[in-house]
Amino acid sequence: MAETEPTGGGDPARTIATLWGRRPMPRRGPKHTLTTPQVVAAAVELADGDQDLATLSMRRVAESLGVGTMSLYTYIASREELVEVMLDHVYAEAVERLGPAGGRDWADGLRRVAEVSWELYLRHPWVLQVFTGRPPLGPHAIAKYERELAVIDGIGLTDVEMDAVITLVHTHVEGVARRRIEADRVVRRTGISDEQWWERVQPLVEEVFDAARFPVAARVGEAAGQAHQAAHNPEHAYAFGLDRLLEGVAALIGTRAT
Amino acid sequence: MAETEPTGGGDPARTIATLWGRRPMPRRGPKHTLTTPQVVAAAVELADGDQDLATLSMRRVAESLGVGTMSLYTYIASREELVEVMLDHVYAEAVERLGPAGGRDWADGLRRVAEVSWELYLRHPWVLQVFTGRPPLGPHAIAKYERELAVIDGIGLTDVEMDAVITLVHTHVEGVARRRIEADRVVRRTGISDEQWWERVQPLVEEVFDAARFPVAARVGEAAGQAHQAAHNPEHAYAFGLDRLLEGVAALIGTRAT
DNA sequence: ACGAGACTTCGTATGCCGTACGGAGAGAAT
DNA sequence: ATTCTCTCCGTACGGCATACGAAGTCTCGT
Repeated sequence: MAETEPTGGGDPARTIATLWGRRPMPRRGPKHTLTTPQVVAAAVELADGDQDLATLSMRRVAESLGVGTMSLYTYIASREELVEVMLDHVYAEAVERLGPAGGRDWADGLRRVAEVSWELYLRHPWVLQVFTGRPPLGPHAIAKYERELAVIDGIGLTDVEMDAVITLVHTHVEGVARRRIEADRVVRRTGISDEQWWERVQPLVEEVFDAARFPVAARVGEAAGQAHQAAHNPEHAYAFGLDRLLEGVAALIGTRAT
Repeated sequence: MAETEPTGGGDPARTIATLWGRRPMPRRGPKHTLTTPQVVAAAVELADGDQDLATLSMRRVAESLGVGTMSLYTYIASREELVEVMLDHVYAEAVERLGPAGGRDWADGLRRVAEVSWELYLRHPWVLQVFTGRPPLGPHAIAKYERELAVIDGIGLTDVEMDAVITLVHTHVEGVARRRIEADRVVRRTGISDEQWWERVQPLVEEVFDAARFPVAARVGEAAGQAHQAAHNPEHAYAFGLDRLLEGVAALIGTRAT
């Protein structure tokens, strides 16, 4: 299993200042050997390498930068704040990939929004291990939101509906990506492939599973397993869900147009 | 922040045996002072109380049962296996609430499926902190799947589509519930309400946020904030998303009917 | 020119965590 | 009665975030 980590705990003022690079440089004292962005970049690199946030420790970040562990606390308030700033750091990639608004119809635009997030999660799986209790108000998070909204601006939705549609797309992509990533992670962690796992588990399940008690599950599980070559196929879930969802949005826009 | 925990690491055979209560009772040695279900129930109670998996430690579970920490390992292989069995334990509630199949049309049925999961997550928020790398093959997980599928059986969808629709509903509910729960958690953890947080953060954001650079985000964020009395309204996201999603499924069924 | 004081760096220590190991003693099988 | 298997659990190890405070460095006011 993997567990999630909370954010939003530290002093909000300090975190926002850090996010926007507005922490005042002290006028006295020894020279800094590092900068906050350097610390954040080092942490992101480690997390990307491990594809995991649980193994990202302050000690390891400090080690990778060649400084003492406690020196990090000069640049960030806590591990929690570090993670929050790491998040905004990688959102910059999404902003760039979304590009400036215009040129597409809303459905293609939403597909692009979904795709950009999907790819971000695959590149930085640890992002999905972060629970942001409060909206992360970093510069790139806001820029990302702006470009996403621009895609569905002026097509007849109310402002509140626009926000809801973007949230809906994100909820879907996040959920599916989470399953995709966790499936990868378990294979890497255990060294057991899906096939090997199923080979080992199938006889035990057969001993215990009563197909008469679960007729529909038996039939559908079998069919889905055959079709996907696995218990779950995230790419299929991604595409299928996005299609349904866009049809639902189209229906909503239809009622507005009339 | 909160981080997620992995499952699926231990010996799958042992875990499945534990899930189905099929671990052979030893023929020799002293009497057991506990049973596996007792350990699991105690752990669930602690996790429910904390609303958090991170603070659930083997030491605390043992303490609450009045035994030594290491004694727990007689009943479960590891903390990881414990969490997996805890999951199946609470799925029993969902099975009961879903009830036997029949009586509803598919859309009401899917709404009920969503509602049951939603309520489960609110009652046991720690469930959303678990990443199940492999499908959890416990008895109640399977029974739950069976009753969910029954809701959309025989309405013209293929078996693979049925699986995809159930997955889609779950992805949505899970994602929205996760945000709802994390919002609760951050308030409890920090003792700062949404209003207090916004009061403290707003002046800082205004100093740094350039409405000219983010015109759509400024407009929509304002409107959504007004409408929801918060940065995010999970109940609204839940209902809005589910409506879109069911319309998308209806469209799919429509193409099948013709 | 120099001392005050602000600042960075980081060693040490505290209190958590999961769990490996092995000893003591219970109980069943022989 | 002996042997062997099993439970219970004390102890110990290596990990974690971070509080605290000492030591050294640099700026600024005088």
